[in-house]
Amino acid sequence: MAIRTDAPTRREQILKEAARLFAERGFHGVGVDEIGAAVGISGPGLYRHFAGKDAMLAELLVGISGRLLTGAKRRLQESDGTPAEGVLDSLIEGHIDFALDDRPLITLHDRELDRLRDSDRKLVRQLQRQYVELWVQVLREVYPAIAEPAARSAVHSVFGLLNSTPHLGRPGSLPGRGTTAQLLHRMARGAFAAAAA
Amino acid sequence: MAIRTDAPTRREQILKEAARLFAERGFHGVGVDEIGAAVGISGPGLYRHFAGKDAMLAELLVGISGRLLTGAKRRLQESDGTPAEGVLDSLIEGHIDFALDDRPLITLHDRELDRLRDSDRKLVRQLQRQYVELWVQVLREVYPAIAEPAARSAVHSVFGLLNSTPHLGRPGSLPGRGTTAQLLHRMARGAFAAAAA
DNA sequence: CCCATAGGTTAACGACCGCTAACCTCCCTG
DNA sequence: CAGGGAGGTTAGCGGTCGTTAACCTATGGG
Repeated sequence: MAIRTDAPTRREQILKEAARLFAERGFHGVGVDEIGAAVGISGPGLYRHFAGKDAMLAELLVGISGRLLTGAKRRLQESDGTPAEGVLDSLIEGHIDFALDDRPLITLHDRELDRLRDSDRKLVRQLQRQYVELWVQVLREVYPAIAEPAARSAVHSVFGLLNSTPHLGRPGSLPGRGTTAQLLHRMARGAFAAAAA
Repeated sequence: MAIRTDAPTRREQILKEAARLFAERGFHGVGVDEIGAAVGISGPGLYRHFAGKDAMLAELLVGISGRLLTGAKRRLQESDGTPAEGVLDSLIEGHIDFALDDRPLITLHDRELDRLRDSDRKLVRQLQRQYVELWVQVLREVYPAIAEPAARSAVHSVFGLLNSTPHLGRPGSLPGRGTTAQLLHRMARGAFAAAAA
């Protein structure tokens, strides 16, 4: 995994602050002036970098869905041939990393989807659906007994479990990132096992 | 449990429609005219029943938190003396009923809290905290091995799991309410058991 | 029978918000 | 060294939104 070391571009700064503000107060609850102020420029200056407020949200949501999906696909390829249990663990691990490191994006991901233009919303939904189906496939390899509708429901529910990170108190009050990650991982596996019983 | 048979008051109609609209498009994304139209009157007519748009949201959120808490307290009393496992099952059952029957409220519950006046927000947060602590207490009776911070995290995560109902497809496409409820129940128990391991 | 009250209506005000226009200032390049 | 693009600025327009004001109508009790 290639780690970025160069400074973030202004565009990236804006996206990061916009994500935080949207998550905190909702898309309609944040004005462009506030987003600008968060990166040290004033409202209309944003339009040198984005076509509009909608475009920021669209880029955020498409970016999240895309990164989740490509990350999962990569994990699936890398663990080709290994037992399905390990693949499922890898998927869970990837999702937890994301949920712990990009909480604002996780929040936006299932909250502001309906604020998108039709075409963008369709794209995001398609990426999300592919991501879910990929999990469903792996889950049914580990637990062949579980029917497909139940598997899909179980996957959505486990996403709800893993995406609960924003409710687990501020990043400082947690018992430590590693401990929390392990707890979430165990719970996800336990929930899946129980779903198959 | 006393079942209402009389017709809903206009006030209740308004609250129900407002909840649905707020859940669909966000608090700031819905205008008072739309809420009025949803109950057959026009925008400003709402002010005969509520002090303002904020007051509707406040009543919704305080109502949800309060009903969840009192319901849990009642279940705790009714099952006094019975084994802790049964109490936990009863709590889970109550929360699932709520998540399946009042999806818009579940959505609002963790999404629009920050749009409240300070005093209302404090009240809601206090009710929520009591509800969580009640679960933590019961959970630690069932699994004495689990430490308190981990128990609290586990409870929040299971709420995330149970509150995933809005993502499980429209009420028609589900395999049936009872089946879904049982699946969620099993998964919650499985997640808790794994958290304690 | 009268009239107060509950529950509506439309018009309009003031604030805010997304966005554009017009302009300015570096800095890099031919 | 000219000049042009990149990236800012402020002013302001047009639309929307929450709320209030003023007015209307039915209805039920003294």
